Amino acid sequence: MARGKIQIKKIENSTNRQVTYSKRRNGLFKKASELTVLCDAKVSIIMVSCTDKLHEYISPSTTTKQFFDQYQKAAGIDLWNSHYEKMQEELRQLKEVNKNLRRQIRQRLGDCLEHLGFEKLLDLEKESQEAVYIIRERKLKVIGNKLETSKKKVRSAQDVYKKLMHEFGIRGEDPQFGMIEDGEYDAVYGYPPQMSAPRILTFRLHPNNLHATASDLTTYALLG
Amino acid sequence: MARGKIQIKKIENSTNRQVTYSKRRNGLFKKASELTVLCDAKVSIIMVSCTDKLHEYISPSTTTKQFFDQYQKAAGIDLWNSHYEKMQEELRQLKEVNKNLRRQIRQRLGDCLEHLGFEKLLDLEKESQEAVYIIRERKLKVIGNKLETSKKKVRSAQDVYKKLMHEFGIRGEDPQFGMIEDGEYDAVYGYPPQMSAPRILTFRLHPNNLHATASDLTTYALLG
DNA sequence: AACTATTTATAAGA
DNA sequence: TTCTTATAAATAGTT
Repeated sequence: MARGKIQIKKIENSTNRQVTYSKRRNGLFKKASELTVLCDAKVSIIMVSCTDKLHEYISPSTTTKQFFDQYQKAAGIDLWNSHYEKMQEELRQLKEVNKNLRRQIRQRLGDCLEHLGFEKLLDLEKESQEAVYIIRERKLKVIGNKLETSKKKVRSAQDVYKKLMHEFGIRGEDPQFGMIEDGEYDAVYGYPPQMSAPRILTFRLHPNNLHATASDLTTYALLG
Repeated sequence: MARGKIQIKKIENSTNRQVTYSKRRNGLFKKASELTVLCDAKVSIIMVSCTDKLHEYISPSTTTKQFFDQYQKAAGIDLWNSHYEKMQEELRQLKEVNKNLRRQIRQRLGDCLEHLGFEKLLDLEKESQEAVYIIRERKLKVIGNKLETSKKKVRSAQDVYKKLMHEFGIRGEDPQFGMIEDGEYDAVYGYPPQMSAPRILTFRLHPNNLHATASDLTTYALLG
């Protein structure tokens, strides 16, 4: 290019090579910056010398990271993939498992039963019914516990009352409240007062039978 | 540079800009390749035009990915980190969702009810019971469909049989099998023969009541 | 790092 | 797009 043409082949003289590297690198970067301005383009240059020194040019208004991302997008290659294939696989599997779990829940709620095999349908019914029994027992146990607690509180209050009466020398045969009877404790577990114990039983059983009967009528129509 | 000096500023004429971009891009790539050979260096150039077209030069004997890795190492920045963290977070959240779904399923199966609030317990019971009704109805519908199909098959077989009898000039008053009766079709949906239609009803209702009664007895013990 | 002869790149036109 | 060419810019070899 100057003072004599050169062959495009590796410069053997190390000093010379180093100098040329430096000069031409500047030339390249200058050209890149001109291109950036003239053509409103974005340029990224990364160079590694034979002595493993790294130099880079990057158009103003952008970053190397952006370039990497853009490059990947354009090239349609995911360069992160090799790094994260395992994680991606794990992610995929978790999503799949999640989907299945959600479907299972929907089925347990009575949705999406159309594509369930007959045997599985029978299993699901049995399982669900058993679950209902367990849940119901748990509920009743909780109610029982609440009642027990309340009963104790009332007894304790009665004791206090009696002691007070005694202290004041009053001998009322019956304190204002009498013995504990079931009907008085409905409010404890959230039912209106008129719904006393015997009705709880009705409440629990009635819909069961009603519904079952309805189902069976439907069935009979189908069977007939 | 030629036929007149130009100002280094954006070329307003779009065609002109495009031409210049193309020419200078080639120039840049040529310089890069010369540098690669002369100085035994590695060069990566990525360019994005203002029309979002991407071009790249990469020294032979290397890849863009290697460049990215080398760049990261030299720059001491982990560009993948942000991606990595994002994935980790996603993974964490998915696992959490997974856990919740599994717990929900266990609760619907009657497990892990201990830490469920009373209101939620009531909701769960209601939901589950409704699900059982829906599942049961679905089951009965499926059975109904199966029966219907079988019935059609039998009728079709009967027709064929009758026609055959007729062809052979035989006039058996009653074909070997008589009219369709429910009892004959139990096998179709997998019950043993002795379990005929009326018993299905029993089967469906009985455990319900038995169990409900058992629950109520338990309850009474608790309430008492 | 500076110089400069010469090569190379390229803007404008075809 | 490609070719042409006058001219600007880059740079190899030298100091």
